[in-house]
Amino acid sequence: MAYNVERIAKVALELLNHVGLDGLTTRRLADKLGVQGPALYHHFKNKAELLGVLATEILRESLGMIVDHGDWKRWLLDHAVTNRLTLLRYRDSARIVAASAPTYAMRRKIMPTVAKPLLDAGFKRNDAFEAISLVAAFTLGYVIEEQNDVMRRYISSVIDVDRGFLHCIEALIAGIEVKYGARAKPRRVALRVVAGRERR
Amino acid sequence: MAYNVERIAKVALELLNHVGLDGLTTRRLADKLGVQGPALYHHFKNKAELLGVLATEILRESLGMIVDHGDWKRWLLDHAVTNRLTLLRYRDSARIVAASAPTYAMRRKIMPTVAKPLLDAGFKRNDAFEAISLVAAFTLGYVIEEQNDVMRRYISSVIDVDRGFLHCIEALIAGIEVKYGARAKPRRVALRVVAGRERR
DNA sequence: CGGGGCAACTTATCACTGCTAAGCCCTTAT
DNA sequence: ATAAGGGCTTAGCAGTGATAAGTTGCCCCG
Repeated sequence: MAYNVERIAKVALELLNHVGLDGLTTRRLADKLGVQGPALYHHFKNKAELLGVLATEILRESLGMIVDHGDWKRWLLDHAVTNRLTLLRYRDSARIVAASAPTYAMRRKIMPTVAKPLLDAGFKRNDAFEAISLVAAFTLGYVIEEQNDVMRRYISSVIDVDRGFLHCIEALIAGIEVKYGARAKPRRVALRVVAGRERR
Repeated sequence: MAYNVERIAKVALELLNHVGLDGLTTRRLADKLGVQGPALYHHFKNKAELLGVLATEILRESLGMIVDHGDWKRWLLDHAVTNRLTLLRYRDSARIVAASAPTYAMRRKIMPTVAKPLLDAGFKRNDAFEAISLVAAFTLGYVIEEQNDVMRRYISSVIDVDRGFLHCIEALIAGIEVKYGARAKPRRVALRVVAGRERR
């Protein structure tokens, strides 16, 4: 019944939202798949590998959703916001992503694709890499704390949290502009002036 | 033999560095304390509480180490760097801190003390809070990835990782200056000029 | 057409985990 | 002297991830 890895991952993510990471046991997942526990081990080497798949699945979701409008600041903002919202869709997702070892390796791999808007804006390879890592690390850390204490959801309104996140990201992007943006020389430029004006 | 919570936490942290978070079982810890497993439950309600104590213990270590020279940028930098270094002293520390629920509550509690340098520099309460959260969340996220894939330690040299972190923090602080620093009006000022010049 | 082979699954079982229940011992206070 | 209680022990449970060995059903190839 558990046709393939994709389907298993999908069901696992559903289950995750019901029972949380600590409740996500192999047996329960097998149950929901209409299958006996050990059957899962024909698809995954161990549970860590399963969680790894969940992590990449979660991250993948947010990847295709961001459009490049030619404005790297806007793009970076969208990137962070989308990332956070996707993470928030799944319970304990940040902890899962955090515990999945290949995160860094994967990120390095897909970096050329994901960093394109920054490279197009004239960022040097390494600067673009650092900038994206910066945003990613912050988002992960932020969402981890956000998902951790459930209290927070009841204490302060959601909007406040959202605004707090936005403020931070804005500060972060401003910093990136100051630190790296100065060195950036736009490639396909019709208006080199704009870049100059933006630097203030 | 397990005199008090403090001592237990200390031994637990030692053990942690030997066996990692996944290897840190109650029995192994009891063993190292010269005690039978269930004895621990006279000191802790459950394992989560134990890990919570470890988390605050780790964080506490880095708290007293930063000196306020009257320069909020320097202070914020030190804060981040020290935080990271302390975390790196213990295996899987970031994951432990990440999983310890009361992080946010605690942080809110000690905020007035910890944010003093920023407040003295003229930051508004909420801005200071956001700025520190920003730095903290980023540091946590960064160290999590750093501690995760062990590969990284062998692939790239430590110095590169250190530099990467520094770059990010610098960008971050620059962003904070642009976004919040402008609104900051130093209290005990001998040289309002400096603040003005720095804003450029 | 028939049988090898393989993938997907089952059953049985393992070592180990966090944790509880009940009882023992030694120190201290009354 | 005795009651009380903190700190521990022994015994044991339910649940976990994981392995080994066997069963089933399907497809491919002779």
